[in-house]
Amino acid sequence: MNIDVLLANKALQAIKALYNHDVDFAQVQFQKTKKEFEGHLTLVVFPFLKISRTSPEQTAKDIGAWLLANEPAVSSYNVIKGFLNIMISSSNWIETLSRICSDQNFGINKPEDNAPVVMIEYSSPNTNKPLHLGHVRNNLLGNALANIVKANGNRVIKTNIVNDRGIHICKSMLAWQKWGNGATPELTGKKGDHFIGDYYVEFDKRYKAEIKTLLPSNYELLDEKGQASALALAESQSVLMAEVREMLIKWERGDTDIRMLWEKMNSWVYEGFDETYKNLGVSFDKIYYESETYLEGKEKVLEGLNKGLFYSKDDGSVWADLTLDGLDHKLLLRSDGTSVYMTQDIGTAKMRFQDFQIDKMIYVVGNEQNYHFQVLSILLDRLGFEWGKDLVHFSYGMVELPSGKMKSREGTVVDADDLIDEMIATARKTSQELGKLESLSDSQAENIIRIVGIGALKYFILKVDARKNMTFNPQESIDFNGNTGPFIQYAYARIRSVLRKALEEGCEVAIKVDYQGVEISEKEISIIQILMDFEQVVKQAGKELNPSLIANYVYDLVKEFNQFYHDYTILHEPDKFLKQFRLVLTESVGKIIRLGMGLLGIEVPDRM
RNA sequence: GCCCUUGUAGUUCAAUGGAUAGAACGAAAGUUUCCUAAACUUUUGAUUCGGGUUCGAUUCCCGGCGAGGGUACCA
Repeated sequence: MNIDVLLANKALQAIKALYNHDVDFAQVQFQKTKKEFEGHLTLVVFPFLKISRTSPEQTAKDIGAWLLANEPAVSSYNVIKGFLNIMISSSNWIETLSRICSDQNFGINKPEDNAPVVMIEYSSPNTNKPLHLGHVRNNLLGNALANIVKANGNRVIKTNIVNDRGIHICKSMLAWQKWGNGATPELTGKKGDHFIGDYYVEFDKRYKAEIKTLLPSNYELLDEKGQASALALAESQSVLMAEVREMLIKWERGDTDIRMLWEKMNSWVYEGFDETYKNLGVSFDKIYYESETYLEGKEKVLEGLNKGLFYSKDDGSVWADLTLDGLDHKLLLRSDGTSVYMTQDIGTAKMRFQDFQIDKMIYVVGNEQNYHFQVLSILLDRLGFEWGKDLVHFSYGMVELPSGKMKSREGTVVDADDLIDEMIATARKTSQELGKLESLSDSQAENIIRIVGIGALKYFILKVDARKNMTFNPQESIDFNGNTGPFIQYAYARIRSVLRKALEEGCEVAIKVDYQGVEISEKEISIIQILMDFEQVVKQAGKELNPSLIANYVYDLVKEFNQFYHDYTILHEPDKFLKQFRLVLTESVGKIIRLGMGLLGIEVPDRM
């Protein structure tokens, strides 16, 4: 049992013994003592004043004295205002470290065979353009989340819904058909997803030009309302858009030529995506395609219509009335019978729960979809999916540029592949400048460079609270110093180096000398205390679905260890016990760094 | 208009209702005969405003101001 939990239980007993009163366990949570005070763990006694009927100081003193007398792990205590600071004995800390050291997967729970099944949907790209920084955030969060949920003892299914059909895909298809002249990724030497993306942009360019010709000559002079209706009119007259719509209808009818074109173009995109996914180190257990699920959704919507859950308008469109739930009316099928985003999600949900015994469903989707998932939850519930109400929308914030939001159609996106290349290039440049990898073979060095470059990117994104919007400045490259991935990786590399040297000396990493009565430093205790917390941090990250907790935790650990590494010697320590102890401490820190970073999907190198 | 999210040093990020609000970057100054200086040590500097609840509020509640997102045939 961890010392903080042990103390909390003892404190309960203390309060019972002193004041003959039972209090809630949650009220006696010990917290870490602030650096500027003497002690390891602190109990805030204010909540007990009503029970003790004395001053905060006296209450703290009474509890402190009782704990000192009745708990051998407590070596001393002091009281400042209403804060009871407890010191734990060195031997107890050393025992804690031994326990952490002996557990190869400290803090990580392996899922049992009958553990709950959690399905996590993430990535969910459209097949009309390459991935950008926003997708990167999604993928990294989804992947990290899957690791964390699994480490909390759940069975996890990682899934991806590929939006491989729809009006946006038809735009790329039409543009390629009209202006592609038979070009292919192979012929042009372009990555498939970028190749397709170019046609999407091309369509938009031509479409905008066409709209311009359709607007009235006095357009600029109209008021806002007038401009809007003029624009709507022009859009309805667009030949290009009419062709796209026709293409979508043909696609839905299963027109052979269109389907063949569609399959060919999507296969190019998938090749490109696979490469990006591989570079990001993300993967999926099961991939769904919208083209295979949207009909299920349509069916389900029509079923709901028959049951009177939904209603249709004169033009044939189908709607859900959500006003009783405090929301609006929601379109489920267009008047031409084609499906929308919502239709597809209903179908996908249905297929997933047919395929798997899912206990919990988590959707990793940006916060711009908050309303969508609120509605989806209600609709699934209405359609009789008992899990509908409980779906979790892991809603993360947008990645913004200093100039504002990224817009793919305006070309203000940070491309995922470019960014990855840039990060690796920076890592290469840095390690060349420092001359760190000269003794290694090219392939070894290149692998480390990749680990560092990708690590910097991943950590940069994952250390930020997922719910918040974050800013990325493309002008300033992502840092390699300070609170960064490479900072942590570097500490790990140094740890591995020390342990290699210890091994060469023939040192065994284990405490073999009697440690009773030995005193260790406050810095060392502080590190053990942080190591011990890993268990709780993993739990909390799982409970809150918050990978940034892990990232910030590992940073704190490394920061503390670096200070220790600077101020204390490990291999040159003459005292036999201390040397053994510090080696165990060092190895344990390395292990927790590796496990913690592993949860984030970040590799750590043995040298760098 | 209505709904949701958000506001912390110059910048990017932290802080289960707890003590003097932490880091990093930037700027300035230091540390290498010693386990990897991608490190370590100083200095600098912040809770949008006004109320309320509380022994105690960056945190919870109400209001103002600012930012972002959503709001019936884009996904």
